[in-house]
Amino acid sequence: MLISEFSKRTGLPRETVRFYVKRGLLNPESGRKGGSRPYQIFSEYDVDLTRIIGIHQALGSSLAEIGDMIDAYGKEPDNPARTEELLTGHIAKLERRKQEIDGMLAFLRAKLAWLDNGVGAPPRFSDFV
Amino acid sequence: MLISEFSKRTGLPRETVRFYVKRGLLNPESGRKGGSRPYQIFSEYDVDLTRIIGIHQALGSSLAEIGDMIDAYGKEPDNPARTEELLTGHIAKLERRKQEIDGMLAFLRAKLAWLDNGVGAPPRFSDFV
DNA sequence: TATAAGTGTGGAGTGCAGTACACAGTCAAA
DNA sequence: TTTGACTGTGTACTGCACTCCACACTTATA
Repeated sequence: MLISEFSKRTGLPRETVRFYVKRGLLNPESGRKGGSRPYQIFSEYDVDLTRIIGIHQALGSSLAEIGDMIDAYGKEPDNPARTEELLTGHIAKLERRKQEIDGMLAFLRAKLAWLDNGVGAPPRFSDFV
Repeated sequence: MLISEFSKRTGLPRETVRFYVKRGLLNPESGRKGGSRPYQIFSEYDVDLTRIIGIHQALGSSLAEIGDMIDAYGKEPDNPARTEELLTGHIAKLERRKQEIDGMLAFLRAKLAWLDNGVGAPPRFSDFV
């Protein structure tokens, strides 16, 4: 698909799509249309990638980190051992994030309970990590 | 404690601490030292706050959002109903984040398994959300 | 075939989150 | 009481992730 449709599909402004292409996060093919400046053709895989990018961004990763990840995990890994290493490290990082979220959730729920029955001292965050 | 000790305790550079104070994320007391420009006194609560700030940043929240959260959840809520609303909304958001992480983890583990036994097509992200 | 819509490149500008620096007042140890 | 470490204010600068033009070329529609 061309950039307009891709933009609609992903919800990303065209400018942002171009920005991602320039940064190497997306690698659309060169189509036959467009003459000396061929139009970019985006695939379903690219749509998946933007979801992955968005999620990792929401989890606090930079585009540079996400770019490394895409390179390493992409279709045909040239160095499988290195890719496995990155994958396991990345999995561990997400597990830590999950634990942080669980701690925060316990804290917020305690706060909510405290607001509801209003007895005792307010919960302290340091008790929930 | 004074800013230097606080900086050491939290691992944040002094400049960043001042930046957070300016943004209203931290509200140290004015001590008796410092004359016309009183030294700031940081508490254990402030130490907790920096952990909370850090975690939410790593989860993709902006300082503005975190500031709103701190204001709303802080010690004595002036509007408990509104605070409860924010709390439940915030809890829901964290639950969503957790689900995203779970989807991503399933995807990455499938990729790892695929790398290990190398049969069939590589997993597609869209099958894990 | 004119003309609007779509696409490409390049460069400048914006907002956020720090980070660095200059300068002056304050404190504490020697 | 002097000296060095520490503190405060203010301003400027940086890096990241966009976002917004201006301009030129290509395609599709009327």
